[in-house]
Amino acid sequence: MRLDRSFYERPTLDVARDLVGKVLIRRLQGRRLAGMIVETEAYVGSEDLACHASKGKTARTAIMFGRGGFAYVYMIYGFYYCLNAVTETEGYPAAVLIRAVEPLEGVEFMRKRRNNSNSDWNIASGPGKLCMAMSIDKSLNGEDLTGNVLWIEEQNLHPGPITTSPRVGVHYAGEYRDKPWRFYVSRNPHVSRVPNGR
DNA sequence: AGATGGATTTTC
DNA sequence: AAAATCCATCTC
Repeated sequence: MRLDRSFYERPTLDVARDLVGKVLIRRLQGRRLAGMIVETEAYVGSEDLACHASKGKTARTAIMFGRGGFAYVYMIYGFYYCLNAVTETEGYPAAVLIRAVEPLEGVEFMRKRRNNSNSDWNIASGPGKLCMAMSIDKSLNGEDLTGNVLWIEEQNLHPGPITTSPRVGVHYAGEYRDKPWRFYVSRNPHVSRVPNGR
């Protein structure tokens, strides 16, 4: 059952926690790629110095100021893309970064897109990896997550206990650096590996 | 197991 | 100039 707009137009921390255990679906050339979300991060409003919207409303961040339930996709480090689900209502800029999924459908297709990774845990265990595996790039920026290209479903899966931690790679964010706004499934191998000092 | 550096483009 | 990353390649 597909999540509707009312799911996304709620407080971002609630959405981030509730997205863990849901299933991200990508329709591509008549094929269905799917993975259970095992790791998310919340980026909450213009006060949050880790949130891109803290720099104000620009061409890049405009999508986050709109209604919830749309995709915010951006390129990072010149190589990779990151996928976010915009949250909250019109005028409040926030989003949830989808950091990792456990592949469920189209696994071999995704493995190929990931340079034939031989280990399943390495296919989508990071925000850049999952975009590579599921063929998500900037052409999906602004995509309606209640449509039939990219969406998230409730499948009543039981991922197990959820842990929180500080967000990854936001050392520059001052007092917001240590907010426990990362949510992930404990001991799930498809969660991203976090290097020391990041 | 942990640290370091390189690839490369978008952003303001 | 720095970035919501990933990977290869060192070192212990």
